[in-house]
Amino acid sequence: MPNLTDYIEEYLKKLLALSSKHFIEIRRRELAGKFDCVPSQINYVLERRFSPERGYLVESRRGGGGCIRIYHIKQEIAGSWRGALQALREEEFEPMKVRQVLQRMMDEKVISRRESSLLAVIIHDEPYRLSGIEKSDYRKLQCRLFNQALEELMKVSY
Amino acid sequence: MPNLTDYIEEYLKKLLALSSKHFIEIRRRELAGKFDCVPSQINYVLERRFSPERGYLVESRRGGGGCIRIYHIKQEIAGSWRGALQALREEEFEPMKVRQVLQRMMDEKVISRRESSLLAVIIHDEPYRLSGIEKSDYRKLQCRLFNQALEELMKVSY
DNA sequence: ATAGAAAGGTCAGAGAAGGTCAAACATACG
DNA sequence: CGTATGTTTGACCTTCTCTGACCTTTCTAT
Repeated sequence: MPNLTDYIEEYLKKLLALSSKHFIEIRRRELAGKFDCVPSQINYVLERRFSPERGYLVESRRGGGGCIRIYHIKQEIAGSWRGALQALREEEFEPMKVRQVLQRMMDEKVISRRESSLLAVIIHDEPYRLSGIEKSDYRKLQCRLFNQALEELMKVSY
Repeated sequence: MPNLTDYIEEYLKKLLALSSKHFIEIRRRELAGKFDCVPSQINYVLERRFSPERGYLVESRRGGGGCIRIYHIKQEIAGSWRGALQALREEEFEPMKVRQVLQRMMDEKVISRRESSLLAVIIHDEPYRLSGIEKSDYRKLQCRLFNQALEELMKVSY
């Protein structure tokens, strides 16, 4: 018994399949109108069904003439190092371990040396200490920034 | 879906590309007439799309016979780095401007799209807000992290 | 000199997108 | 049942664009 989210997902995927490019552009309002729902429903669909984990990338622009662009990116990177990253979520976020993972990702050519350097900056304590933040506080922040950065890398794999 | 601002931007860039010099001259009124809009719209376009952060320089003369001159500044790589760093130190560290610099660095192929995404993570406010840090405090931290990251990029050539 | 015309500049506010979040509702599963 | 997970809605927010009223500078004719 498909629900609204399913219908919208199906519709968008059909559009993507028909598109000659590897992306489509939609107007949130318009699409919401087409399916007779509130606009934020569209965001929900995008979040659930067009996530980076599923191989999609969504960009948008606000303001007059704004729109939402959905890319379909083929992702073969998949699992291997994803497992390693799982370990870095939350509780056990420790710069030492993270650096090891970075090294490994470089070895496996999943990220470049420059990218690794950028990621390393995020987990370097000094800037946070200089800003007078407590260690336990900035660890969480580092973890957030780091994971966000990884997400970006996974999205922009083309 | 392009809007008026996009069209005017495109038009001006085309003029620049066609020009034998590295600048073009326009009449604000005239251009506004061509695109059937109010003259101040032109100022808006110049501010948003032809900012120094994006590598453009705009000069103008008022009064009878006045006009607007738009330069496209192509710096060599080294210069563009220095410029970027300069603009982003301390006082004027504003995410909006930084994003424009990032766009420019991508345009000039000084950084890759992936690197740009990583740098963008650093200046995205959300993680900091979630960590309960005051805006004025995290701006400084963002500035430190960002500059550190740029330093790293300079070390490791592309 | 000086007044008026002919540029361009500034700024605030309206309007047009899309984003976020939490609460209500629905469904599936133990 | 009742709890967990997934969906739908609506109130409120942020960002980007566009307009118009009003200001400043420069040129030109007297």
